[in-house]
Amino acid sequence: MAESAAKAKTKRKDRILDAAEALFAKHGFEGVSMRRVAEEADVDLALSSYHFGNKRGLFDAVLLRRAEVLNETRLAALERCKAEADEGGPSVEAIINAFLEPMLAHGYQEDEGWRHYFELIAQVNSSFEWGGQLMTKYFDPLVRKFMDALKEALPNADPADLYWCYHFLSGALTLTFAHTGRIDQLSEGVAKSEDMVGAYERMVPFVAAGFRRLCDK
Amino acid sequence: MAESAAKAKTKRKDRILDAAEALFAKHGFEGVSMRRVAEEADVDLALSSYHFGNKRGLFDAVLLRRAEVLNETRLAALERCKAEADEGGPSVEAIINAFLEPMLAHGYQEDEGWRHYFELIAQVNSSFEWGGQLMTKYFDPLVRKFMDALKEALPNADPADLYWCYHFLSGALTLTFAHTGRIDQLSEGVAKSEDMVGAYERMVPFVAAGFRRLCDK
DNA sequence: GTTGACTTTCAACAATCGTTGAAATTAACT
DNA sequence: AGTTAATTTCAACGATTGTTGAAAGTCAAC
Repeated sequence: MAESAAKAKTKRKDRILDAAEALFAKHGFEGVSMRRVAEEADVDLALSSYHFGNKRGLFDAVLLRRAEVLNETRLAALERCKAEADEGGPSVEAIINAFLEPMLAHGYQEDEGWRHYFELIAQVNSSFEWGGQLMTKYFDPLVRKFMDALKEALPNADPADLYWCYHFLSGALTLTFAHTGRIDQLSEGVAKSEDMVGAYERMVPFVAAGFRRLCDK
Repeated sequence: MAESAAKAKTKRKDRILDAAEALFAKHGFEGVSMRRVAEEADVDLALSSYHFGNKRGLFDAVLLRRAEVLNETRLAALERCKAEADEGGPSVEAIINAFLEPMLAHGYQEDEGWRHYFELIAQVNSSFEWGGQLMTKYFDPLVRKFMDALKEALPNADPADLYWCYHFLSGALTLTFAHTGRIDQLSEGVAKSEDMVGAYERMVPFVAAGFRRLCDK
């Protein structure tokens, strides 16, 4: 009763997105069938096709839903760090922080939806067939604004160095949020992949130091 | 004629591995059918199952084949950098270099097999269902030796910091070799994903600076 | 040249896949 | 209450999936 009431509370369309998000995150696009999504969402098989056209449309809708939210939050964080900066502009550390901190802000610890989403993004980012196109489409317009801020913070940087540094950041970031559990096994429990706050607090100085080494001339 | 002669030169079992490697790299495990592999390898459908048991066995064989080679080359590079070091032991930069340089050494520019392999590894590394298990199985025994060397180079480091730093390195590394083309689009051609030498030359100081910032106390 | 082990082919299995047209139900609005 | 539009269900389509048993072929050793 409690479960079916909870399921009935949210609309079917959102239930489909939630179920697809979780399943795509775990098994990838091709590893999930429309029937499995429908089953998990407690919905008829044909309904996903009705709402999203086809499987690919469903996949895109899953990606887009939280991309819009994350982009807005990141933009606000960037504006805020600019406003709080001295006349010299925000530091590299502050800019990196504005990029990373919003990923933890969305109730990450409680909301498993966001966790699934970041796991999915990690897969998409390093996927040959989607990494270039989809990440560019959904995230790079905003990333460019962060790159502009970094160019001001590191005015003597070679642009190619800056882009490579962002690429390294992107790889470190998405793998960390992929939650594969590898670091738990490698470190034998010394470092825990669930400790996203610890990862975040280390990633900011790690990445900023890399930017400075290559781009602070 | 020339093509079929070239195909006939290599044994069928290797042709299957090559074809599977290329296809898995592009479309992932679930995105490739046994029929597509057989077609690409110019081989009967049932032959892959005969040699490797089933689809999963084929996947594992693809991963294992070059993992053994890469692990040996990396181990040799680590030993060499230890031998060439002062009495204080090798620097962080030298150790990172010994980890990265072998990925370029295997005729990377010419041999598309290695390119496909690294694209596949990138996907596996950030995949939820395989990242933890398979990467640990195939690579972490050797990674531990690199971690030991890093502990000597950074004797005052907190172990948890060290493991997180390696995790960031792993993410940056695999995304770079994933070859998704995203950096080309983001940078509008200023940075090129084909330029693996340029990426390597930047990644060593970037990562080493991060290690030093967090672990050099 | 006959044996025996290994390799390759062929044909087919049951299961699952994404998609869709038509019917049934619900919602919205006058 | 009556009409229209949006949503949901049902049933089924043809195509593709991984796997396998049995037959055919290949090769080396004696």
